[in-house]
Amino acid sequence: MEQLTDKQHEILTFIADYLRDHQSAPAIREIADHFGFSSPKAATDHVNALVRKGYLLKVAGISRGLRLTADAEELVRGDEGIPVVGDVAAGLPILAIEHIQGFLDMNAMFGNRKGLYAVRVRGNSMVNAGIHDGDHVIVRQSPMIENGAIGVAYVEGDATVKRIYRDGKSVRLVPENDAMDPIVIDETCPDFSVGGQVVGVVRNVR
Amino acid sequence: MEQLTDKQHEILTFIADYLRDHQSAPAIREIADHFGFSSPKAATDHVNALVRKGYLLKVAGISRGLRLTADAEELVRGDEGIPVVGDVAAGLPILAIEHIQGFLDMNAMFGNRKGLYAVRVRGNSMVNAGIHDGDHVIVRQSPMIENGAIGVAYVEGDATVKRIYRDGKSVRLVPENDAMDPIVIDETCPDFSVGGQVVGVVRNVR
DNA sequence: TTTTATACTAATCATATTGACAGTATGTAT
DNA sequence: ATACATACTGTCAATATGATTAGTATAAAA
Repeated sequence: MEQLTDKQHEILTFIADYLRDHQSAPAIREIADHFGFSSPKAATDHVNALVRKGYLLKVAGISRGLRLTADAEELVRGDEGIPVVGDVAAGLPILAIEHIQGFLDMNAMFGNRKGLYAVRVRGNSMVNAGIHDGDHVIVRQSPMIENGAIGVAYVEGDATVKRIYRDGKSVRLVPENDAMDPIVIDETCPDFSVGGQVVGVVRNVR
Repeated sequence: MEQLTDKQHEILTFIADYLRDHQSAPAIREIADHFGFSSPKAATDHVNALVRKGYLLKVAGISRGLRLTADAEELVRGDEGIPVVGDVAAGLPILAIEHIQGFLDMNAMFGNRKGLYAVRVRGNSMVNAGIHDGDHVIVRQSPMIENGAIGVAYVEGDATVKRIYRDGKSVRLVPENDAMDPIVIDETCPDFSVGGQVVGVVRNVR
């Protein structure tokens, strides 16, 4: 990747910030105004340099048609998620690229995001499964659920997270807590429904 | 929130999709072309209706100045993350807007993402804190850590997640597992360092 | 029955915006 | 010395775009 001058980097950053804040690229004259240029040509020259070096694209024929290339997004941002680092060899900084095994991207890690929702868990009925009071469980919305999987059940209007076992006639909602007992409900009960299967847990510590 | 007609919903969806795919709003004429209108006025009318009903904003004086309001973003549910739903009243579909309390956005929920990294946890030394084998812990990189907080320690090149207590002379790495004992290390040990404080846990179930 | 909202066609106007032309000046690599 | 990239000023034509005026038709609400 070709090196950018300080000025070009400034201008690329301005364009990226503008795109993030305005959901739209700046006009050439807005770039010129921002940097105090009295001619749009000055901004055009910088933009053309950035296009030539592979950091910008110009969508021809439309207003505000500047777009960042993937390289530019990498340079100015880093929206791939949170880096996952592996074992750390002595001496190397933790976030050195050598350690990065991938990225945690919540928009991808639980599969197709359509049909996912999250519920905040209240109570400690699932502590043995590592689900604590205040955690969010990620749920794939579906009345079908693997037998014995952890899911969200709606009983009389209340949402509850439990292991769900069905045998055709009755449903057992089994907590993962030694101090609590399973709940058994008739399958045909009108006040019962399954909201979906838990596919993830997210916790904000403290 | 005022109800949208089918046509208005279609047009709002088109605008939202266009914004996502092009990093820019469509021009009025592009909306008209997409729907086969022979006059831009038809698209203008729909857009004005959406503005009046609170789903769109027009940034005056610029090209491609259409923006989605928060309500519209909720309606078309773009990239804000996974919706968090609250209590569910009988009859209403789970993902109805009425239930949505917010969105889980990993890029925002742990604070400034700069300096965050994730480590996959091996072993069960922290099960009592709800951190299980295979979980990812989100770590805020810093050698400073609240006394007694859960953090990542590097001991002889290995990363380990423990509660970390320091008293100036020695460091105690305390597991959250009744079957395991604390490790005590001299503060001056050259093979020891703190990687950061755990601020979150993310688990992919099954 | 009258009004109001929806859903358009057709044509025109004003302005936002880009792109190009014609220069100047400075520093750097060959 | 002679290219060449950078870093600008100033102006103008062409086109992209939003906004408006004038009108048609349908259906629902007052």
